[in-house]
Amino acid sequence: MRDLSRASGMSLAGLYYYFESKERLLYLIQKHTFATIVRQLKARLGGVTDTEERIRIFILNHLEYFLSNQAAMKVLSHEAEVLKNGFAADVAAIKREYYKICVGLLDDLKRERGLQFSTRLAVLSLFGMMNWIYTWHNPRIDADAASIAGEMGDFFLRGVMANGKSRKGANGKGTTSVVP
Amino acid sequence: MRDLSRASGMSLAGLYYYFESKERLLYLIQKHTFATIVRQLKARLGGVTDTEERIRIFILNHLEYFLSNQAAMKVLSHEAEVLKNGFAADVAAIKREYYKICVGLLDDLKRERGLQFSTRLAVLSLFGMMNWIYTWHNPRIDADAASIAGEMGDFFLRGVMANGKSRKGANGKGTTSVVP
DNA sequence: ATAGAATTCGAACGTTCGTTCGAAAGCAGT
DNA sequence: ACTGCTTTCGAACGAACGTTCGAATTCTAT
Repeated sequence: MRDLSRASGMSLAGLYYYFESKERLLYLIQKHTFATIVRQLKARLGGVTDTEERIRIFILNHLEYFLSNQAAMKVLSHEAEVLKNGFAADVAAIKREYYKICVGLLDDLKRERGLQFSTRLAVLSLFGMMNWIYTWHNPRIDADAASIAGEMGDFFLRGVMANGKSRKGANGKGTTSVVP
Repeated sequence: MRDLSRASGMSLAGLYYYFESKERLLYLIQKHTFATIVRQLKARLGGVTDTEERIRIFILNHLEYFLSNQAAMKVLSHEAEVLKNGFAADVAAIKREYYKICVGLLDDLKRERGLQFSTRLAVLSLFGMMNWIYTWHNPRIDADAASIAGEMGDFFLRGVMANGKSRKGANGKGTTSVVP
């Protein structure tokens, strides 16, 4: 809170005139952030019908937001689970909606192309790939969001489309999706 | 430190008899953790020559360690960058060795099969997939490390082996690997 | 049994943190 | 100019944190 006070130019006590507690402020930031991502995603998906293209849009939207607000996302990733029960549920609902959109996209892909893989694992692997970027992306040596999204889209879509050979004894539990 | 005192049964002051500071304790834990992962990995890779199999071993080794020490890895992921310059360099060297092993495996794959992709992005995507698991893995509904490693290996290896169609304008900068 | 070293601990230190409070300052409408 | 509401702030409070210190306890070797 003292950092925010310094950065905003408002006194420490002044912050508490607008935000009743540090936790509620974090809640508002998280809610605004995830709601914005979901809103932008829906806008970009509107009208696009090709599933593969929709998945690429999902990745691009996610990476663009994460790289535009890299410092903020670093904080949000670290403070992801510190909200007390009252605040947490609300944010969790938005996160879940976002997660469900991704599940829907992958289920579409599976249905359309008769694929077989665990949607849950695929979604969480994709989120892992994308979210981890805040730990390594360096604007000086790494490409921009669009390029990275393209390459990650290649990796992920090729990885999920089963045309190569498989392993011995694949597919354990959880082909249908459960809680994130 | 008070949590550690309570959990270990030793008094708060007693801890400082063995560890001169909280930061040095964290440093020792990080060093031990990453050194153990690297040691186990090298032992498992010994004798295995098939590159694809070696990559699968890398993934399995990583996931097994992360899931066996899930709580610890959650802490380590969060405290990854808090070490002051003196301590940080030492741990960074081990991390870098680990990272380099993975880069080596993927470069082998690229050479053997004439593939073209950014090693850096592939490695960091793989680390993202694997590391993110500490945020979602639930022993009650998710499979064990071996199963997940198998599926992730499928995803990743298929994704990295270019046999499907590509996009318009792929491959930006960074085909050779730089700092993680 | 005893000396000396190694180990353990209660109590406190200084600092940082989230938060509160009363007073001051700014602003509106009359 | 005066009233009443909104906004801002310095100063402080209590709690939590990392750390220290001197005394007490335990261990080991003679």
